[in-house]
Amino acid sequence: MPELPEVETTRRGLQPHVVGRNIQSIDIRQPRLRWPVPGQINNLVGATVISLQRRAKYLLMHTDKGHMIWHLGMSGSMRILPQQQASVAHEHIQITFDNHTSLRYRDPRRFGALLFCKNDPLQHELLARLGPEPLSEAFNAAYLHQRCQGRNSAIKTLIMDSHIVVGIGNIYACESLFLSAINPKTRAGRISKQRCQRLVQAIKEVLRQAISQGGTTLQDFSQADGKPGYFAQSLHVYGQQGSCSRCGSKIKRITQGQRSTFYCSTCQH
DNA sequence: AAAGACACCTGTCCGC
DNA sequence: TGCGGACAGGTGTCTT
Repeated sequence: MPELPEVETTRRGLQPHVVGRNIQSIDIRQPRLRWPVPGQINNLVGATVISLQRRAKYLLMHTDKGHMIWHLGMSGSMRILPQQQASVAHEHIQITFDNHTSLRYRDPRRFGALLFCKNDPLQHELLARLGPEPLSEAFNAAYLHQRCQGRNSAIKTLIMDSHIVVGIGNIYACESLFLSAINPKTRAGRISKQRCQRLVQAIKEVLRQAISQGGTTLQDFSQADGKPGYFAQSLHVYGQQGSCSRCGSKIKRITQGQRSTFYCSTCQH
C-alpha cells in the first residue's frame, strides 16, 4: 500500500502528537509481522520521543532510549486515538503516551514491521544501502542516467528498485512514466540523458503533488487523523480501465515483475 | 552482478 | 448465498 507520499503523510500527521511525549506503555497484541517484533521494544517504556523522521518508506521514531523503525508494508496505517478507545481488528500495536493519547498501528496483511535499533537506524542493514531520496538534489538526471547504463531491465522495474532510488512504488512508477511519456517496458540502458531528465522531473512532480493531497487512498490507507488521501482522483493511468485522458486511447494493463503496469501505448514511447 | 521468481498474509471482488 | 481464483499500495531472499 503505502508509497513515499503515504508514509510522509503519516509522518506529518503523527509528528505533532508524538514528539516530546513520554511513553507510558507498549502493547504488542500481534508480534508476528514481517519479522517478529523484538522484545527490546519494551525497553522503550519510559522513553521520551525526540523526533519522527522518514527515510524511504521507513518511519524512524527517535527516543532518548533507542529508536523504532516502522514500515507499513502493503496494508499498514498509523493513527492517534484516545488511550481508552477500543481497538479495531488488525490493530497489532498500541503505544500509550503521558497525555492519555495512543499511537495505533494497524496492518491486516502483516507485511509491515517494527524493529528496534539501539544506535543510528540509518546504519541498520535494511537502510544502509538504500538509494537517494527522490525529492533530494542527489536524485537528478546525471545520477539516474549513470545508474541506467548497462541495465537490461525495464525502466519501470528499475525506478522501483530501492537501491536505485527509494520511495517509488507501483502507483507512482506508473504515473511518473505516463507524465514523462516513457513506455514502461523500455530497457533502462536505452534511455537518453534527456529522457532521464524528464523522468526525474515527473517523479518529483508526482510525489510532491501526492504529498500535498495527503497521499492516495485506494482501499484502506488513512492519514493519522483517519481521513483518506485525495490523490486517487488525480491518477491518470494506475487502476484506470477507461481511456487515456490525453489522447483517448484505451489504457493498457500488462504485468512486469509480477506487478500490474498501466500505461498508454499511444502517448508513451 | 543482474534479472526474475517466490514468499510472507488477509481482505475484497468477480464469475459461476 | 457460497466458493474458487485473481488481485492488492512492498521488499528481502533465493534461484538462474
